[in-house]
Amino acid sequence: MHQTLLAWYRQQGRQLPWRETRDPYAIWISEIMLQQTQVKTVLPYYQRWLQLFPTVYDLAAADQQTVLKAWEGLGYYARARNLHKAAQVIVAQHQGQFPEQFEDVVALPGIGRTTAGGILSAAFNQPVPILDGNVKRVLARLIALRQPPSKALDQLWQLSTALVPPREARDFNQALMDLGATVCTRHRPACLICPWRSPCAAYNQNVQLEIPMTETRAPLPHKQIGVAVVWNEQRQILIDRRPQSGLLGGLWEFPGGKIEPGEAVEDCIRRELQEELAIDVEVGDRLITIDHTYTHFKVTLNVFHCRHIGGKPQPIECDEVRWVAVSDLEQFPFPKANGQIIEAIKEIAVS
DNA sequence: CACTCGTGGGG
DNA sequence: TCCCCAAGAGT
Repeated sequence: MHQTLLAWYRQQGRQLPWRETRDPYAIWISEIMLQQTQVKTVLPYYQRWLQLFPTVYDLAAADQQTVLKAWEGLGYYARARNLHKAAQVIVAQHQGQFPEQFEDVVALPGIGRTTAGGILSAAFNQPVPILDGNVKRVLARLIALRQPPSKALDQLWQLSTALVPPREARDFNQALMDLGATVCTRHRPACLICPWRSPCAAYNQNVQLEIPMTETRAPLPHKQIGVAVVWNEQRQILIDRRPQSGLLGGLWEFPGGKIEPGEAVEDCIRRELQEELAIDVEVGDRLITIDHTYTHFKVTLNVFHCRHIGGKPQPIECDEVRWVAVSDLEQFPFPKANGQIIEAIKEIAVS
């Protein structure tokens, strides 16, 4: 089993920048970026990150806003916050050396069982198993698993553990992920060129398209949001920094909130800015309307120009509030949906 | 342990 | 247009 896969990997495996190094720091960064994120998306972020933060010391010493700015657009921002925290732990508790004991690695924020296995096998060739989305699919098909992988995690972990070869774990784990990413794909798996076609139970029973089984999810709720681009007399705009925990934690945004049933957008904006920032505004023209989908809900951002009438902005439901010039907006990390607002503001500003 | 947490791409 | 999914972890 191993040798078949390893032989395939040596010929067909992907060449990826984090496979050119054995620096556990660089491999760690790649593993975190690759959580729930495709290789193509990660590549430019990975290169820029290592330019900005070449070592764990650079990362530990950076301020969080710089870290979040480097992560801007990648999503799941807790990954960046945890990466930053973990770097500080490695400097303070491990003398700047990435730990090599599994228990020490999984103890770092943002690193679970799969990521720990990925790092330790890739960086140190330790025979530890992994179980990411690719491996779940490959192994589920290998044994023709008749239930969703989430219901059989123990069994899949045992199988992954049993398969890792003692002396070639690095290549084997990478090969397993490549197989899932390029051959044993969700749609149109290329079974005819698969090195594991012969032992694959799903292929032999011709059920590879039905495995892994998926559980259905409820339809996403849709929220209407009122958003304010508040201008003051100096042609500055008001932005606020979201709390550390929760959605988009630590990122900046344009203030606003959920429109209550039957409420007009203008009323929502005036109410939210009073509740969250204790300021009075006059709501003007609509700037832009943005539809955006998050993992668990959809939003429509109804963005309106506003004029600041009175009250010094207070950080009541956020961590910080600032007035900033249009030209300075790009220095702050914003969520993707807010990026469209910034573009719209710039178009107004030049005209 | 079910839920939360982004974004881009494919069918 | 809409659903599903992609190198998961934290709570």
